[in-house]
Amino acid sequence: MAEKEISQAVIARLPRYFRYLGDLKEKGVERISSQELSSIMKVTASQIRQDFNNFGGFGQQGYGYNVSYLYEEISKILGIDKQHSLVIIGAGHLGKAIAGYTNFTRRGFVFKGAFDCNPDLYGTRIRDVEVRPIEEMESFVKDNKIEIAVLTIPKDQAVPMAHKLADCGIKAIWNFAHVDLEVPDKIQVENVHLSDSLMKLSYNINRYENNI
Amino acid sequence: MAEKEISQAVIARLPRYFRYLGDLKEKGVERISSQELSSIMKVTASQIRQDFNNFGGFGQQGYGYNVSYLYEEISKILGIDKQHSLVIIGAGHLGKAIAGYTNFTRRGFVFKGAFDCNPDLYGTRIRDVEVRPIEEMESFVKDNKIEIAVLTIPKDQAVPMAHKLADCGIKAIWNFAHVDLEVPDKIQVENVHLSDSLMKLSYNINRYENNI
DNA sequence: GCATGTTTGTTAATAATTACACAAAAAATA
DNA sequence: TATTTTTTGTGTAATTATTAACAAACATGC
Repeated sequence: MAEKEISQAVIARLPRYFRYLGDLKEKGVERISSQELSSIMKVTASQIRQDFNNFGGFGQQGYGYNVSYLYEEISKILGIDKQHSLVIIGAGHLGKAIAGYTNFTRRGFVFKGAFDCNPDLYGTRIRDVEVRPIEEMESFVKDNKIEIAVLTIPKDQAVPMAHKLADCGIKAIWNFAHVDLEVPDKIQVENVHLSDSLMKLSYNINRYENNI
Repeated sequence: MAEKEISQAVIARLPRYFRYLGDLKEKGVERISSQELSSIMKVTASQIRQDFNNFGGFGQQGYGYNVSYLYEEISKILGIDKQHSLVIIGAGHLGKAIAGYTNFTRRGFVFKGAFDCNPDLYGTRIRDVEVRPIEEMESFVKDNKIEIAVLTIPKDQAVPMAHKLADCGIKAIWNFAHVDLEVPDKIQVENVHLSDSLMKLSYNINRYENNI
């Protein structure tokens, strides 16, 4: 029954569709054609139809797509119709920024714990969650069956921490450290390498200036 | 003299090469073959050679690549051999996290100013930079010929702010707001949509669980 | 209820990306 | 110095991704 694998390029586009559909829904738009969505999102209508068709037909000929329905279906595909528990490892500014981002809560990501190795932070609170010593992480993750760990710690600490996380049954790591983690295949890793992103921007500044 | 355009897929890989080469350099490795680098980085040797060849030959048959030389060349390609001035718009946790990341300084990104609309923050300092009222942003950017603006503000404020930035001659926007900006082509935009990234992670958790 | 227009789902064509393969060049070795 | 080994640069093949095209399905209006 092996479903055909859907490329990560398609998956990477889904959150953007989801965002635009959410906006349309909020504006009270009931239906939309791939053509209209295409002109709003600046992608081809063909790509939109192909992308949605990877998951079965969500639209109807002569009508288009029902905004609410499509929105719900994409949320199911992305798995954000269910709740995901999450801990933040590294309670610095970046950790705090992420923990404090209330929109994640709205998408079902429930912030359950925060850990740091700096004793000054123990007992301080991020939203309504207490920062705990990093030593308590493993038992906490096991006891509370935490699914996602957000790694906002320096890169030299990130690699051993990823191994610890793997050992206590984490399902996924959202990695902000500037290093590639090596973990078993069953653990999903999503990297946010901010410096890579900034370097790409730098390249494009250069390119534009040299092409004038 | 139109140079052939290099695909963004290639550019997106350069920072990762740069990171690994930096590590090798630090370890005192002098030379490396595409084959060796391939096994460290888990990409094909062919792709490595193709990528580097987009910019001319950096290696030598029978020898491989000189680590230091290649490192320098990539830094030139990425434009991080020069300094780039940068302001942060939105002095919340995310803004502070980015401003405080000293590695950026090492790569030539010089943090020159921070702006916010919250009067409580005026005069407070992020590293050695004072947070100023957002009203002062336009003159500051013009007077100091700032190249890059980091947008760490809510999405409803991001769109008008991008227009203001465009008007005062910014070259690039590093956008952390969950919205797509519309600015003239001459302004380079690099998006970091954290919620998109988290949704992708959520999809992959789901996918793994349904495929067991 | 029929004709007309719209829009999807899907197949085909094109474009882009990645991997393969090997000659040519240099290094290492004998 | 001659020979063997290594390894790049690059042309070509294979794969993947994107765009175009169109028949089938439905909605709309008369």
